[in-house]
Order: sequence, then structure tokens, then C-alpha cells
Amino acid sequence: MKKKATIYDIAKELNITVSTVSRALNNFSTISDATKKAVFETAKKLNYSPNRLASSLKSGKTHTIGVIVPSMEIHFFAVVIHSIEQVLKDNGYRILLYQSSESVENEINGVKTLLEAQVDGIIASMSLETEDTSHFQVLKKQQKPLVLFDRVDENLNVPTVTLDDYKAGYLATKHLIDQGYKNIAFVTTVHQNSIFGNRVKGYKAALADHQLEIKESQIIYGGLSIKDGRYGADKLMRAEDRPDAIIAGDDYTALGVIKKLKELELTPPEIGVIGFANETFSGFITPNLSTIDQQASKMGVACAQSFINMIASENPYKKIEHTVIEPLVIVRQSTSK
Amino acid sequence: MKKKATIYDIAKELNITVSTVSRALNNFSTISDATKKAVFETAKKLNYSPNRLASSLKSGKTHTIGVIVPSMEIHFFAVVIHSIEQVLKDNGYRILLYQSSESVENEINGVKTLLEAQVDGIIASMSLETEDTSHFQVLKKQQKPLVLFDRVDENLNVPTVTLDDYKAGYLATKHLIDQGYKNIAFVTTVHQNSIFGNRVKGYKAALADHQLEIKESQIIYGGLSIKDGRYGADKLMRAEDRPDAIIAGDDYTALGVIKKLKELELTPPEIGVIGFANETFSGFITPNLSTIDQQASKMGVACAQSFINMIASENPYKKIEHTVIEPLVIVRQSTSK
DNA sequence: ATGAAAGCGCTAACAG
DNA sequence: CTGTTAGCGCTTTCAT
Repeated sequence: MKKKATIYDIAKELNITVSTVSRALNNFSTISDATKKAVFETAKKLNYSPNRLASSLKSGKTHTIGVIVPSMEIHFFAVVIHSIEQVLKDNGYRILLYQSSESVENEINGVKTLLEAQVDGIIASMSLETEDTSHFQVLKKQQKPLVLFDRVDENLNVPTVTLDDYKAGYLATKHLIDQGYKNIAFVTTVHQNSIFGNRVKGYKAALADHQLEIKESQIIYGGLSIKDGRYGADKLMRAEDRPDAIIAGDDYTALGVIKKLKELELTPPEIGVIGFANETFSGFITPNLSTIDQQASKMGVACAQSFINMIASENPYKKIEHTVIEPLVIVRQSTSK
Repeated sequence: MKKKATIYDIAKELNITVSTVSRALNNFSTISDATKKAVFETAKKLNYSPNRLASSLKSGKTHTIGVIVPSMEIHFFAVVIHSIEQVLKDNGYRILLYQSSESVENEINGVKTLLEAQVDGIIASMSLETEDTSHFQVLKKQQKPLVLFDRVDENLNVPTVTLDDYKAGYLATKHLIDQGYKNIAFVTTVHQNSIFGNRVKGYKAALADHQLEIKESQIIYGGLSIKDGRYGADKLMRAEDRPDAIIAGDDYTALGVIKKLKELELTPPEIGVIGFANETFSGFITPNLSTIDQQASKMGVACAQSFINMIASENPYKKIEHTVIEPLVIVRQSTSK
């Protein structure tokens, strides 16, 4: 196995210099067509493959972008990355992947690793553990694009792509009201995250807008899981003031709610149930679960777009875009009275 | 914003040479502890971050590995990549991601792009379109590790990681037999792919081993989808010789089968139903779907392991490992008489 | 234990 | 239209 061919080999073969070869390969207009043709032919003949490492070292641009997400096991993140890769590939970028596993330590390490690999920028969604976001500051200092999505830090002052969670809460509630439900409860998480807080705000606003009373007793703060859903539904249905509809913090929780309601022979849509996330199972359970779609694909595309805009401008942090994606209400059986 | 610090800056600061700095940073035993300490301190002071590009260019090793999959939207692939990244990260490797979108053309381009990025090797699962696999040969020629998983090409003669599909078919069938089902049908795809063919072979073998008749009429060849499942179940239940259990080619098809059976008031497990893949929804539908798990995590780990073994050996293609993962029967309501 | 210097493969400023 | 040459940041052989 002989060594890989370089532009020197092409140059030698044609009795020209490497600069000519380099220019020919990069299709400079100053190179004669004849030379270009010869170069490309010889390149093919020698089985030449460019070493992007070398050009990157020289130019300082790797055309590689780092993506940090908590975990690819979470379908939402996989889909976001799917679209990021699709869009950025077409723009000549490669994706270097890093999972934080919901740990700040890993996240810090991810930024470090990616930066050492000289990525041209980073698109990230923060780990749940992350509070101090100073490790992301480095990118701003280096004037390298950083785009945050879904789990973002407002204070970081970088471009973000998020779902309009307020609106998501509002729309879920409004949908239930439109279906005729009047006493709407909310099973959510205690987790201190603006995502969940904003949904509750939207919920309250929708109630207020429709002259329905906001009762703190109808908001159950716990965790988000099937078990938490069962627990929340049980608690709500045992109370004096039974709700006629329940909004669950995510689809798993909604599933738990439905299971409990079925046991109580209050199968939705008798009691309305709506979740958040539009998990793959949501359309297949019985009854089908109405839910708010997170628009993962759109988010990915928006991230890629934001990134491209930043790269294109000489000062990436000149004007900071905050893209807010509209949530989508998916109406299914569980809320269709 | 001043330029990034290099080993030259550290050297200058300490009045030593770059070679010493380089050796100190790489913890060579020939460097005195005092020097090392000084170097590390100055590195920190100057906010030094190594440029891996430069060392890669020199050493020829990027510690980056390319992963090509059809789509991250397919949860199975996302989970495999999840574990590949987890394992390889601990071994100092980064993951460069490429999606083929089930197109050979993209796949070819992926290999090219990744090779130009000088990856140390590639882990891939082929697109459904791929028949000619010569684009993968390059890696062998360059003696760079290539590991294929799930959708592999036997003729390529490279390490592979696959599920034992024969056994998967066998176990699904045997499970049904053990549950007392005696007339077992199979709804599968016409697609020419050894995966599906082997499952049918396993099915037939299990029937034979238990003195049950193999009837070609009980095997429905169509597509794999909810619709195909409905169609298959309908066809089977209308026939003279009605099965008492149905194996579906994947969980979506199984879902269709279940829906049709419910309509016919033959709700499983009255008629047994088992699928393949263990999709996230399978545990949540009613009745819960028994299925064969594809062991995505194990596959990812096995891929990473195979890759590491290849990298470690001077001749990666000396002995070619074929890892076969045992399928796992997930028993749920749909087969529990 | 440390230094000097060549070179990985490519680009680009300068020269002609 | 093409050649010369320095250099991107790091590693490593050969000296000392």
C-alpha cells in the first residue's frame, strides 16, 4: 500500500508547482482551463483525496460544527440533530456530536473537546443540571457562533431557538375550553425551568381570558412520569373539586393520567387529557392522546439557519436572534368530546 | 481579542523551547517535574488550548471516527449512536455524524467526506438502497477500520455487528408455541433483505422443531406498516384456516394487526400477536404488545468494541469479528393467554 | 533533561 | 497565468 497522494504528487507528475495545483483544485479563475483539466485528471489518476486537516490548519476554518445534547436516546434531540445535519451538510458543514448525559461536567468537557477540535461553532441544548453557564462564554469570547435551543439560558445573551412554551400552555388550555371543558387541572413538575413555568403561565392566562377561575389547588407539582401522572390524577379525582380535564406536563405523565382515569372508569374524553411532546406512542395508545407537538424538525432547521447567519456576518454577536417556534396542537381522541 | 496562545507562547514565557513544552504537556518522563509544573501553570495562565488539528496533521491520527446511518429519526439508530458515542468518548474518540437518508449517493458522499476529514475509521449501517458496496472498500485499502452494523453486507468481509435474526424469528415463534398457540401465521415484507428472510427461516425452524406444519399460505408478504398489518390480519382471519396467533414483521405492523383483531372482536391475547423492534409505543398500547427487542444499546457497545479492537491491532483486518447479538423476547399482554 | 530543526499537506502573499 | 516561499501549530528525530 503506497502512501496517499498529495498535491505535491500531482504537481510533480505534471511538472508544475503545488500552488498551481492548489488553485486548480479550488477552481481559481486565474488558472487556465487546460491546466485545470490536467490537474483534475491526474488527481483522479493518482486517487487523490484532499486532506482537509491541512487546509483547516491553514485557514482556521474546519467547516465542522459541534452539537451538544443531553442524550440521543431522547427522540426529540435525535430529530433536532437530524435536521441540523441535513441543513448544514448542504452548506458544507460536518457535525461533531457530543452527549452531556445531563451532566454539567460532561457539558464543560464537551465544549472543551469541541473547541480543541477547532469547530467553527457550537449548537447546544443544556443539561438539566446546568446552572452556571460560564463554560459557554468562551465561544463568545472567541467570536465563534453559539446557538442554544430548547433548554437555553436567557442570561447568556446568545441566539436561541425555543418553543413558545407560554403559548403551548395557552393553546392546550384553550383547546380544552373550546371542547367544552370548564374545570381544567394541570399536573406538572416542580423543576425550576422556564419551560414548565411558562406553560403554567399560559394555562393561567387562557383560563383568565375565558373567565374561568384559576385555582392553585388544581395545579399538582411533582415529577414527570407515568407514575407521577397516575398519582396526580388520583389526587385530583379524590378531591372535592374534581376537574373535568387534565393537562399533563408531558406525554408520559399524560399516559399515567389516562391509565388512572381508565381504572376510575372515567376514560377520556369523558375527562379530557392533553400532554406535551407528541411522543411516538401518543398516537397509538387507547384512547389516542391529544398533545402539543414540539416541532423538533423546525427547531433543527432554525438552529442551522441561525448558525449560518452568524457565520456569514463578520461579527456573529452583532444582532442576536431569538427564534420562537409556534407549538402545534395535535387533536386526538383524548380531548374529543 | 488577542490571538489564541500556542506552545510557542508558553515556551517564550518560560524561556524554554517548544519541544520541551510539547513534551511537558504530553507528560513525557524525560521532562523534569519542575518544568512540567511550570509549563502547566503557564498554559493555564495563558489560557492555552491545544490545537488538535495540528497534532493530527503531524501524527496522522485524528481520534475522530465517522458514523454513517440512514437517519437519526429512526430511534434505533439514535440509540446505537448514543452508545457508540458513550463508549468511544471514554476512549478519547469523537464522533463525526453523517446521515445517508437511505440513498447510496449520499452514502458514497459520506464516506468521501469523512475520509477527507481524516477520520480514523468508520462505523456504518447501510442505506436500504445500497447494493454495490465498493465505496466502502476504500477503507480496507487504506487499512482503516470499518465496522458495519444491522444492515450489513456479508460479501464486504469486514467486521459486523448484527442481531441474530434467525434466532429472533425462532424465539418469537417458540414463545407463541409455549403459550399454547398452534396455528401461527407471519405477516412480513417482500423486501429482499436477509434480516427478514432469516426471521422467516427461524419461524419455520421453530414450527418444525415442535411438529407443527409449515404452511406457506400462512405467510403474508406485503409491506411493513400499520396499514399492512390491518390488511394482513384481515386476509388471514377471512381464510378457511384461521391462525390463532400472528407474528408481525415489525411493531407498526403488529399494531395494525391488533387494531384489526380488536375490530373483529378477537382482541389479543385471544389471538396472539408479537412484533419486532420494541418500539417505544409497544409497551403502552392496549393490549401491550409482546415483541422482540433489537438491543440497540448492546449493538452500539459492540460496534465501539469492535472498532477499538481493530484500532489496537497493527493489521485491523487480520481477524474479522462478526458479533451476533442475541434477540430478547419481551413478553407482554398480547401473547399472554 | 532540553534544544534545534525538519516536516505533516495545504494556502496565499508576493513576485514575475 | 504560474512559481517561490513562508507558515498554520504541533511532534519527533537527532544532537547535546
